[in-house]
Amino acid sequence: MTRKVQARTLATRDRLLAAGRELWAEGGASGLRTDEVVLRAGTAKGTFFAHFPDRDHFLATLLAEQLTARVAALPVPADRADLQAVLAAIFTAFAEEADTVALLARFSGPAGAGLGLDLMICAAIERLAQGLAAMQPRGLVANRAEPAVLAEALMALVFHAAASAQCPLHGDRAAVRARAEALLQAMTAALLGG
Amino acid sequence: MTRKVQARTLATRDRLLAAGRELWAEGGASGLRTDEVVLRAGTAKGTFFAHFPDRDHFLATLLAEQLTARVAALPVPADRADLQAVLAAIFTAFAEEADTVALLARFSGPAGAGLGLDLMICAAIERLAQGLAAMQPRGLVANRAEPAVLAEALMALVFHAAASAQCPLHGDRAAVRARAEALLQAMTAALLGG
DNA sequence: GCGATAAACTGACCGTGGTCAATAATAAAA
DNA sequence: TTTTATTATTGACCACGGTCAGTTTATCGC
Repeated sequence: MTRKVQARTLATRDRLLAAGRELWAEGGASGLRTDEVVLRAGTAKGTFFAHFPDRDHFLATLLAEQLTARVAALPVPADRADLQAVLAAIFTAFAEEADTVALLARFSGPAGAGLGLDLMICAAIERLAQGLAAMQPRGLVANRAEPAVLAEALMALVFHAAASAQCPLHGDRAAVRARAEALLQAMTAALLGG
Repeated sequence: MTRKVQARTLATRDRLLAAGRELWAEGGASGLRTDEVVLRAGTAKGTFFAHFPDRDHFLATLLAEQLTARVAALPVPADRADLQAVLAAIFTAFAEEADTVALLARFSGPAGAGLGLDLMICAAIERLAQGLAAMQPRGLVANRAEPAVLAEALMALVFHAAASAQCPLHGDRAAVRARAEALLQAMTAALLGG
């Protein structure tokens, strides 16, 4: 017999996530300690792991929140310039932290079911596919493949570019990032023509 | 004044890597403990971290060995069937373990300079590009973009498919893998025609 | 050969992610 | 309300990656 979930359960979870949001903002994902999270949330450490299987699932949940909001704010691209801007925005979001790329690689697929990252990816693909479907009859896209497939391929290219933009500390971050963006643009052109 | 590197240094490094290879074969990357590595190698723990900045760099070095060998064994694809086979082989190698995907995401770019993963990726791209360059004039590839760019995009698609093939334990691995392979094939067709 | 100096190695120690048997709080049954 | 069953929480504890001051071993100039 399953009982209804207690109100305090959700409250505890929210306190943990709120503390996580604060700490992420203060020191990034890599600087987020579970000890600090439970301290701020006012719970015991065991409670944290009763709510989240491990630290990475917790981080992935927070990341899903952020990225979902950012993706929701993106327009459906109406032309190639729009499209490039949208892809650049997603690239920027993905490449922001090294942890972001790692978390996406691990949890954007079936392994992250229920965390929200997969839904966020789907939402982004959906948005791109809508734009592509409208652009194809106008001849703005050379490739006549299924919009959904093209959109998924575009996301793969963005992700690859974001991964290749990760650089060691003290490296020339700006240069590496610029190269990654150029790479993304070249691959996009190869896929869609133009 | 820099002195020449001592022979024992290389010997120690080799012993560590040999122990790592054994343990990887026995229990996979996720089951590899640094304590066990140094025990088998007959060194102190500090020695391990004098040779490798952290556990992940050690794993990436081992992974680079494996993947480089597997990539070197691949043929230059002569037609579309060949190409699909080569991509499937790379996909299989990438998707073998969840750690593989994570390590590639982190160390295949500038962050992994000197570990060999980046060179392995370059070698794979080079091989694909050679095949594509020969296939384009024969009309076997619809897309006329630069072979090098196409090859890099293909690697991005393979990586994306491998990442999306990661599934939670006790999930239906075969089904998830099959879906990922179908996805890869669809994206490849979208990029190259056919 | 013999110091002097740099490189390699050591292992006790620490920080932090993660566990689990015990306890408290809540919802359902009596 | 009181009792019972289930869920939520606790915090001492452990495992393991990573550090560093100190020691040993090699290479160099003489």
